[in-house]
Amino acid sequence: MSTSQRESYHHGNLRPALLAQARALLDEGGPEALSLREAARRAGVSATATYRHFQDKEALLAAVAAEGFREFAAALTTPLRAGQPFAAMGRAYVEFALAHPGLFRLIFSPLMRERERYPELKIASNLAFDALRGATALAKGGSASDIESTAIAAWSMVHGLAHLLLDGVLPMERASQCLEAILQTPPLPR
Amino acid sequence: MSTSQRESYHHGNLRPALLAQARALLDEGGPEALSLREAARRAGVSATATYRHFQDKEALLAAVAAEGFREFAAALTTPLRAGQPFAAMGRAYVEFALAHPGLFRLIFSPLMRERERYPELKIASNLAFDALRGATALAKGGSASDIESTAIAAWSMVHGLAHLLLDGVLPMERASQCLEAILQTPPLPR
DNA sequence: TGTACATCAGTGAACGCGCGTTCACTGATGTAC
DNA sequence: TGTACATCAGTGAACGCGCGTTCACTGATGTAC
Repeated sequence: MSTSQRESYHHGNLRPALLAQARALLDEGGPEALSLREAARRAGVSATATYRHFQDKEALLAAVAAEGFREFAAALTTPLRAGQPFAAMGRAYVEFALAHPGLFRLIFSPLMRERERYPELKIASNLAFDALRGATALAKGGSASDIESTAIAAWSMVHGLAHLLLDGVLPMERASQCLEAILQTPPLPR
Repeated sequence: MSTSQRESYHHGNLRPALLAQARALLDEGGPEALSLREAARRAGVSATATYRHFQDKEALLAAVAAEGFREFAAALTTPLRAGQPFAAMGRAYVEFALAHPGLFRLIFSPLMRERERYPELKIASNLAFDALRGATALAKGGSASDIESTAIAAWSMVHGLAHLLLDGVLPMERASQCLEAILQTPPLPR
């Protein structure tokens, strides 16, 4: 696209515009479909303009992921702040994943391994993880290591269900049924 | 590579050789690193020779995934056949994922959505899923729907932990600690 | 046992594609005087 | 208030890359007589 569709040579808001288009791509085709060039194209800007705002593609991904984690954290804490029980957080977790498959996949992609190099991403992800831990502590009490164990178990469970549904292993039609099942069932017979 | 490194013009064993090389690529760089051309190159054959044995790239992936599911099913049932308790299956699940990250990622990739088009894949995946369900029924008893709920909960939990570890969200050093934690903790405080 | 020939399993050149990134550049903005 | 100029945010052409796939082909195999 040329400058003609814009009032001025300068975009004025390119960084947020690129993030928004990147998210749109993510929604449409998942992380694989997210390319620098296509995001720029959709923002009405040359591919190289991108480099004014992000060091490279990975930096753009990291920024999108950070945004995603912030929204994820917000979605997780909303039900608790409304006084709902602990299980509501698990429900929110899975529902967020199903509502934003591309974003969910991105935030839990190998990009996470690079989080030390992206402070914004690290902070945002900790926001979400701390919410999980904190809510578990509140709901369970007990020793710190008990809390940690429980948090990991609950986290693993909702995270696994989200993936099984997103990957089409468990059929989407049974999503809410499966969700309620895991929220009420002690997983391991003993 | 030319024919020179082979005794004869015909490879003789190309299909299995391609599968093996595809798996090697999977081990080295995950599903993203798996390309038709590179697998052929490593098998010492032109890229096009591949099409004698697989309709297209997806068919090759499906064949690798089917192989993966068969091994996965075997890994899951081994401890049970040795008389070990139910939790041993969960341990085997996570350990398989950590031992074969690329393969695990492939078998639980969006490819699964296409399983109806690949009978071999469908059969192999059912082998693994039936093992999970069957073991739960044995360990738990109760009504069919209770069993189903428990199976899904346990499955989700080990599956989620595997992903959290593979994606670097939970640190690998704590893998066994986390694993034992989920195998012993009822995840949802109630 | 030898030979003709259909069939099968390879080859190698070529196509078009979209990607991330670099480069030298130009148009717009805003600040100092 | 007007102007010079540094700075900033864009452009567009180009690079090299590896990919999946198609095409017309050739060398090897095995079977019928």
